[in-house]
Amino acid sequence: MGRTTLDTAALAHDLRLAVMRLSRRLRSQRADTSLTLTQLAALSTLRAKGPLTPGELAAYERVQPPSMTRVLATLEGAGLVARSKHATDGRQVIVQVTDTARALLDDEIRMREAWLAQRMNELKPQERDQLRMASAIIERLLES
Amino acid sequence: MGRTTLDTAALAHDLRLAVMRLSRRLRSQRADTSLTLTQLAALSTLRAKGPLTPGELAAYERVQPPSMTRVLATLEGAGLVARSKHATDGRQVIVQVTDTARALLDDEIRMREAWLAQRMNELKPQERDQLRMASAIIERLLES
DNA sequence: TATTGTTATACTCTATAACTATA
DNA sequence: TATAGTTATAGAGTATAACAATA
Repeated sequence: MGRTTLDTAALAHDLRLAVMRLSRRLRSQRADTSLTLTQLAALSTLRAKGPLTPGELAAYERVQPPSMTRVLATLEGAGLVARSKHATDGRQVIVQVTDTARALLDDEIRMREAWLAQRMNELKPQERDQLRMASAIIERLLES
Repeated sequence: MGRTTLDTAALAHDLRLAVMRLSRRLRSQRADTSLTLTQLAALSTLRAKGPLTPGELAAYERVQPPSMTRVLATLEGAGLVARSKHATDGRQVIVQVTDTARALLDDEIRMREAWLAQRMNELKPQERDQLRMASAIIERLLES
């Protein structure tokens, strides 16, 4: 096993632990919000990508379809997403964020991300750039 | 709100979604291993940091103490961690990985991280460096 | 009284398997 | 037969509140 392979394994190890810890920290940031982190993530993605089928949204969020069904049922019950029929394929469904959701979303996101944004502000601009690049690399990683 | 503040908010947003998706992807990498991702993370940290109290380990992993109690009970039942008494404070407990755990850990980690390490190998060296730096920045972020 | 850890309990998140409807 | 989505069910992950033991 060469040097690069060893380094890569060590990097995978460190990144795994860091990502798990950050995601736990973010999830615990629960106060003052009415949406869970999972619900907020689905709404954020749906707003960013536009109307999607449940299957497409599940693929973006890296969960199995039944998991997304449940998230969407809760969000629909709260009036935050609306379902409509697919134009040509009767099996498929289109979901999109409602005006109610649009009105709530910025505030919810700000409250949820307050801690993280505060920490970001304390970083050097160069460090923020590094996180920005890393974020893009991770998204690309997930697509392959 | 200035430009930097806006950029920071957007970065927090992107990083949150990327981290959540990657941690879901890692968690779903469940096949062929006997340890869950949470158990493996606790063991990895315990091996890296050396003997710790349950409270210290919970703090590193960003979970509440009762959550760690449960993880440790499972690991102790499997013979992977051992408890001992604190030298001077009867309230505290010291936990450490066993020889059995040391023998298993490398294989478990390799299986768990196979997907991630494979993706890492496909990146350019410069991109790996960026992830390495980002990983360190995230760990520092969590300490503050 | 304060701190460390645990027990009791419950909710969130996510998965697999089986089913329904449509293609 | 194959695909999209849902229902049923279960297990993993984590939290809060209350308790016991020790400081």
